[in-house]
Amino acid sequence: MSTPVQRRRASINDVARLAEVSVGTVSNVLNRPDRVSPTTRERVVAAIAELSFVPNGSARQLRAGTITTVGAIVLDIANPFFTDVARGIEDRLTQDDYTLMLANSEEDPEREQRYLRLFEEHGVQGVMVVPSDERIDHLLALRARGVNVVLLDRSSPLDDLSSVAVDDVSGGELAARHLLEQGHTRIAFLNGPHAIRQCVERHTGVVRALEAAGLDPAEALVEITVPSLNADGGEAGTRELLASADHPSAIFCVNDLTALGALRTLRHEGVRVPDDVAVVGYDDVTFAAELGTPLTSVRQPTHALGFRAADLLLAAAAGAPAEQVLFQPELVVRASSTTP
Amino acid sequence: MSTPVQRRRASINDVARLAEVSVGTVSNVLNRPDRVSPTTRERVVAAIAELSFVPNGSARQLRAGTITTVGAIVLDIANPFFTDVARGIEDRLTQDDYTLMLANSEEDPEREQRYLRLFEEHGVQGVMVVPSDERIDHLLALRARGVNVVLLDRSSPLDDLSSVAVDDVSGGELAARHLLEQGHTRIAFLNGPHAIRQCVERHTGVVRALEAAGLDPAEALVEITVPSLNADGGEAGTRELLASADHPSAIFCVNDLTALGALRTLRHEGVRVPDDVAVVGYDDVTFAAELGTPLTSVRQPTHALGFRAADLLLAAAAGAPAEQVLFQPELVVRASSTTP
DNA sequence: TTTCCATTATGAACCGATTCACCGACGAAG
DNA sequence: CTTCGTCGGTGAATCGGTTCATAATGGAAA
Repeated sequence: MSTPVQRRRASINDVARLAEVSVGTVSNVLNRPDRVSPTTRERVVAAIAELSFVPNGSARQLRAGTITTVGAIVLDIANPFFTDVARGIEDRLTQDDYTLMLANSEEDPEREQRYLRLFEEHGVQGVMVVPSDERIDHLLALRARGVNVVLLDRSSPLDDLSSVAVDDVSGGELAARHLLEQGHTRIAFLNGPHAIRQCVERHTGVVRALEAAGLDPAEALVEITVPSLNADGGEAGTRELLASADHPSAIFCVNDLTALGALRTLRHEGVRVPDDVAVVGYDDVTFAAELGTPLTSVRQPTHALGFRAADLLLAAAAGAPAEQVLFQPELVVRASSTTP
Repeated sequence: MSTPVQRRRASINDVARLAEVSVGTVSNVLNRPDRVSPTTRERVVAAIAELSFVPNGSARQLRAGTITTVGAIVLDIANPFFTDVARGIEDRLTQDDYTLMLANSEEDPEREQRYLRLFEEHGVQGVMVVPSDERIDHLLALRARGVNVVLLDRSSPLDDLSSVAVDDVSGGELAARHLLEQGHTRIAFLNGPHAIRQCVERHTGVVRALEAAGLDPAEALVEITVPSLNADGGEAGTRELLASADHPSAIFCVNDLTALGALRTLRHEGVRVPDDVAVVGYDDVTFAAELGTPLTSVRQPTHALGFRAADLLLAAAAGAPAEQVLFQPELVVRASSTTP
């Protein structure tokens, strides 16, 4: 029924022998078919089919050096924000017939390193990375070794290192200002660890909004660090918050998955949204508008983020200078935060 | 500020020269450190650091053959179902220090082929694939060439080909039977193209439930093929459905993203759920319970699916025989389908 | 008929690692 | 004093492609 497993993969030598030509000719059929006469070409093509020969990528790359694969490392592949970014990347790469290897660091610097090394060993053209902590030395070292690097969702501190990011300070500010305008005077912020730059910057934005309103952040801001940037983290954070009798009347969540967990927990605990507590999320994922209480959220141009990053990477490969792109987020107001 | 780009990546020869040893010794330091005297080892390690040498993976693999990377191809990386599966895969692979390359076929057989070829050229240990259409010949051929293959979310027709799947016939039946029990006598099925096996099988399940209830599927079932298996597809399908005056009072959606689009459209059109129309989804993604109208859905053991698939792949690499695993889905009833 | 050029094919060198047969030195045993 | 085993290290062969200098062939031009 099924074909037996071959003893050994067919090599270009086997093809050459079967087609009774030299290995050079087989290679030419593969890479420069026009330099081979039609009759020989046919013989070689037949032999290739006969042996179901697939060229060994390692050997090819070892000799030729070039490759059309790039890598991307994101913090959490289960987060719609990152998958949308990945789609943007793929859409750009497809135009140039590049392929993407996607990896997931789970916010773990060690995993990030491991994948970077894997990519480098496989000789990728370049990598797009959402750094999982503050440090980017290893990325600079990587680049020094000839691998193109583009920072993803994180602005570059260096002029000659490309980056594509969204203004997270502004995003945090938009969210907090909105809550203040709704009459809230104290805000809870379910944030991720400060090792992650985005979290720090959104925090900065929140503080800025509070100060602009004449409030003292030490008083008006309750920051809770969630154990993970997803629904379970949001649930844990919200429980911690509700444990305190004197909790704020507004919650700003570092992303929509966290907000999802918050909404779930509030509902279970009988806290009404937005009547008792207002909630604002971040990312404006697909389902944000369809929730029991439609979620106010900070929208980011996810697809464009990925698309542009891939763009910069391909440009860098072609010798173009580095560039720092910064997109602006926008607030989408829905029921979860508006006073009834 | 930043280190300049090196002319050329350092090779094992450069290291050997700098450390004044032979290349064989450097290789030993890398792979069998105990066979090298401490003093020489130190010299070599210093040289490696000095040149920031990273071994060329292509060369290594070309010579050594072995590799600890596997590939996975899913239909849509933006679908939470597949990202959960991917997490399951990663969790299993991490145990054995394998790494995952993830790719996205977008239900396009050509893209699937492209990634399979990429994986094969890079000499992966094996691949896990959610086939994007009915045919699996190319996967059998791939396996015949020595690449381990595990079918993902699709049961194998061959005894000696591993697969991990969920019983989709049963899932479709569960959903349809539930709707019939709620008193509906005609059901709309927003399904994907029949090229995708899961869609065919869920359809079979629906038909089976209808027949068991003594209904004629030709009468009681209105199947609409959505243009894409996501929220936009669900919206399009629902609009098509509403265009007919005499539409069924129940909609079964082939996945939760489609259901999300359906709920959105029904709301926009002023159709009440479940009062006017009942809706059932498939996958039970995280947000299903939190929607405006909590969504009844067929739950699948996503994480286990991926975990087990990776398990079988690693087992196959170790010489274990093929195995077909079939999980059973379960229906989670919520407000979107229960008569008020 | 000879010369010359274009076309097509050849085969060896090379990419950068791993692996293994072999060698030199040194200490222990006979 | 020889013999032998061990340890540490060497360097050439090898993996499977690409590339390029070179050769063979044949037809057109002189």
